Amino acid sequence: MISTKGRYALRVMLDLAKNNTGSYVPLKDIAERQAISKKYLEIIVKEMVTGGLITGASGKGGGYKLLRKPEKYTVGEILELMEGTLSPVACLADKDYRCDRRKSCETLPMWKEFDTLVHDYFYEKKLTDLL
Amino acid sequence: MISTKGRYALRVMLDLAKNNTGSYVPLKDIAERQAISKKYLEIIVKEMVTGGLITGASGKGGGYKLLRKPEKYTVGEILELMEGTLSPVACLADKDYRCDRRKSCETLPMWKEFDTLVHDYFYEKKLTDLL
DNA sequence: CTGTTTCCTATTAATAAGGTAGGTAAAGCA
DNA sequence: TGCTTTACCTACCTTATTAATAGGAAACAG
Repeated sequence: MISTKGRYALRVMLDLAKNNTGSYVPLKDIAERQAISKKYLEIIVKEMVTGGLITGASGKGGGYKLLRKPEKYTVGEILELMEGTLSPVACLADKDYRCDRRKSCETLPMWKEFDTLVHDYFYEKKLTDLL
Repeated sequence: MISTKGRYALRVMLDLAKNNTGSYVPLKDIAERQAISKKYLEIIVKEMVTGGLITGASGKGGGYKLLRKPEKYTVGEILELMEGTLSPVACLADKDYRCDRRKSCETLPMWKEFDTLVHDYFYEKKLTDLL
């Protein structure tokens, strides 16, 4: 299940893509348009900044803006940044995960196949495909 | 992310499929083979009984067994029973979910498409496909 | 130097995840 | 009848996550 963090981040990205004039868009405006608590969005956009999706500027005339052209973003990278992983099971999400049953696990091949399906779906989907 | 409930239930089903002799399989044996806490499995198999996947019998010679032939079970129904839903977002998981933005939501079509992808993947996968 | 806006730290309430503990009821067997 | 095996039932517990809220400090423009 994708949490609000991932879903809100996607909506922020879409909002920025639609207001992609080159100048900064204040979070206040985004929060109002999207009807999401500005305070909560602060946490989310901060992660988006440190994750390299967007950039922010303080002070008057400040706000947030995209770092790349909208078509250069995939839904997958946005969701994966916010959710931590898109993997369906812990043993695939964390590459250091230890599991004694790994060699003989009858369910692992299915989880791997599904993981690939999910990954491909979201990484082939561009931000602009949603507009 | 699929929780241990769903993953363990799947492994119990596979264990029962492999020991599908017609007689009941004690949970103790399943727990030992699968190296899962019997106490925790009790909770899980109880839900599987009430959910109509398996049946249980008390007393000596008791245990659990499948209600159908192994090839008649889909991975999807097992996971959906344990997880509650396979939907990626709340607005699709709960059909009574109210959302003002539904008509204009730019992300909803993607979630719907993804939901179908996930649903189809797991419901086309039979229990016997994993053996 | 004032208003705007991001950036930072802390706190919180509710829920779910992943169990553990201890007992009751049912069934077969001697 | 009583013992053993097994499911079934109720309650509790710990930790982490989710989805926020609160209050202020720092940066920047005019």
